Amino acid sequence: MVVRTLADAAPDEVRFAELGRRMPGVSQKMLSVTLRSLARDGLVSRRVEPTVPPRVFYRLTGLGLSLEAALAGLRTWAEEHMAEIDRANDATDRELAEG
Amino acid sequence: MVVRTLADAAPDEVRFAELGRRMPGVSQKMLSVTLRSLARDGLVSRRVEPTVPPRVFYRLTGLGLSLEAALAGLRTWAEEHMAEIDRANDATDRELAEG
DNA sequence: CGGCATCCCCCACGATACTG
DNA sequence: CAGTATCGTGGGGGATGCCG
Repeated sequence: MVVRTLADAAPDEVRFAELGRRMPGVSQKMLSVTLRSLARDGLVSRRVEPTVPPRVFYRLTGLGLSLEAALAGLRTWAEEHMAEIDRANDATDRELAEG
Repeated sequence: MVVRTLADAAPDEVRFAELGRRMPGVSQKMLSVTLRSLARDGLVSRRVEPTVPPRVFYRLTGLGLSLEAALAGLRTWAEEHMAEIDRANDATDRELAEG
């Protein structure tokens, strides 16, 4: 049985610490700063649950979802061509080593 | 009558200074550095005409053209939503001013 | 003309410590 | 837990000068 209370997160909401876990190498400070600027730009929304300790949930807004969609195309391009770019880089390395 | 010699640029080739003119605010140094990294990644090709003074032509490779296409979607998103983002920013400004 | 080399400044970011 | 505050630094990038 699934129980949902007022304290539960919506399926598309993510808490601060969970975001940090999902992005290894991103410092707490940069996560905080970046989330603030994203919220300021209306790309993410922030919901604070007034408990002790507080829980904060982030989610993409409609605008944020539309950017995610636009970014998907670029991500696909990167995945398809990363190897080719690496080869070009390696070729340059070899030329510099020889010449 | 149109005359084409060996010294002419192909239609899709652009010279260094012309690129600079097309990108106001981009310093000569950053243009040079960026072109080098793009060439290294195989996104642009570089053709030097051995005259005095030399003329250097840049053009997008096939890979570069494919990235340009992938970027077009993102550019469209930006043009469509820039105003909305500015409004979100202004709204935040007003909230901070009020209190 | 089309750079590269040098100097220099600034700030983006990490590390650490503290707090409601 | 979810941040802010503070300090220190690496390197991104501008300005200038030189060169083939």
